[in-house]
Amino acid sequence: MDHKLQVYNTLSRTKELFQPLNSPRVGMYVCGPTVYGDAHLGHARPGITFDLVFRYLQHLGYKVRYVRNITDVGHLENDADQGEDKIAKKARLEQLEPMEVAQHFSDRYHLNMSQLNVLNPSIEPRASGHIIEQIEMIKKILAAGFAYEVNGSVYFDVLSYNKKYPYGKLSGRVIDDLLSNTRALEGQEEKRNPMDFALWKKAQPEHIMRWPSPWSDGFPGWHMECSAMSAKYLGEHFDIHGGGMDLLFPHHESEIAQSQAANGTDPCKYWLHNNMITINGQKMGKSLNNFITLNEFFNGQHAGLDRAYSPMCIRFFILQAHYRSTLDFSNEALQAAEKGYKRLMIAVSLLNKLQASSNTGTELQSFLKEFPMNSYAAMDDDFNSPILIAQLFEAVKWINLLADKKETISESDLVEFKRLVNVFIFEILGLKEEQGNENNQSVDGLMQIVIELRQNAKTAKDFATSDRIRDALKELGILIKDTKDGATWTIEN
RNA sequence: GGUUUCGUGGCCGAGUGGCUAGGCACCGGUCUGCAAAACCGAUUACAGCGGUUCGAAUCCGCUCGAAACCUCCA
Repeated sequence: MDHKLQVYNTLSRTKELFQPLNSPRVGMYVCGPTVYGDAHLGHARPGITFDLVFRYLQHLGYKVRYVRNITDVGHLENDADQGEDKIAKKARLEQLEPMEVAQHFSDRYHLNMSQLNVLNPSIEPRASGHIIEQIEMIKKILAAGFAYEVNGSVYFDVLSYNKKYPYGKLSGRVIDDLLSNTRALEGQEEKRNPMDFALWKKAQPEHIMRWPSPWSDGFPGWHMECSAMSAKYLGEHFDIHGGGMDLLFPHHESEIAQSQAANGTDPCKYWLHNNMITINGQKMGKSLNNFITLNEFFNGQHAGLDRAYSPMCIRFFILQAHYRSTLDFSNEALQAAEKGYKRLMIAVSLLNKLQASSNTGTELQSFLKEFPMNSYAAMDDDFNSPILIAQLFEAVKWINLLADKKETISESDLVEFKRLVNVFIFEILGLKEEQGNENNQSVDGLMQIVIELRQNAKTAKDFATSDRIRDALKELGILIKDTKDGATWTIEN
């Protein structure tokens, strides 16, 4: 591992050399979804971003334990249903058990992630399965004097914590500003201070999801689950904590406070945050009601979509932007990404059919030398996938020249070229081929007959017939391309 | 109002002091019976103003504009 991997740490707001606490082992925790609705395009961003991180760290030889939680309790709603849990609300509306709702949407989330070729995390803990751990941690925070109990609820005491540790160091917030700017919300009269946050909430009678605790029958607060579960599976101090930028405050800030208060240590060394996906310049999200679900992208059934977009098109679209940049959605941008993705995939299949020559052209030689260097340099620079993709398009150019027999490559260079392209495209970027029915044997045989008949017509200069065959196939979504070695066909999705 | 960011060509999107990113679209050429694809070439840029510098998209200041967070949110 002679790589100098730099990662942007939100805590220091700089790129830092990545040095695991216990190399070659790496512990990574990422905030997963709250399962009360279908995953939308915004959910694909952290899924794919941290999949890229997971894949690249593993490629470099690290033994990564990747923990991504499922939030199936907690997260209070702050609208009319004050005090009622999102999962419970949805359940009551649909006359389902809360756990039934959580199961339903986590199954659908898993399907979407698998469609996007996102690898499963090593451990996927559920908040509801770790109530005991959360209660134990709250006890520790109380014992340390950084929390107080009121009427069966427990709140984190931000002011007393701030006397010993800096509250706000992750998000750059200052206590005094928070004090003067925190909005007065209803139902907060139990708190000593508006910025205090709940560690445990006593359940109201109508609240279905509840567990016994030393303080009341209730449920854990907003931020407890991630603190408790990351500590359980990765230790009290681990390497990487990831999530969306919108979780920076208060969620991650509070996680730091909870871990510091309970365990006397920062939970992790590196904080990584992916940026938002925007639509017309605005964040795509539930609260703005401008989101498009992944299923809608895959089947095209949404008013904002010109047509369906495949999972790999979405994945490629996301990887073409750096994970810390906002990424603006539009049909035009998605279609551009799709074309680029297909061009890349066509080149891969051409590469696998290339014939080697006795030697490699000199310019290609120097490219083959720079290609891995530049590609690794891009990934080592805070997972810069757009630069890696630009490198891959350079490779595409050479592959096409080779396929056109305008350039030559030796057997050993060809083997290495194939290996590198496969490593970067499939192993690291996690793209995959999305073929139609090209691999179906009977369809393939049928197409050979059609192509042969068309070739006969062409040889007889009966272009009316040959064009008719080509046009009719195009109507069916099958594209014919004439090359020097005969015609080929592909299915357009 | 506070905190954190951002403003790059027709669209998306890299790039942090001198060295053409890349993709998509458009135009010209090569190839082709014609297409498509591919290859070659051309074109469109760094919000505005000022400053630092031999030199700034890149650093500094101001102005204008946008976003996220400050309340659940990926």
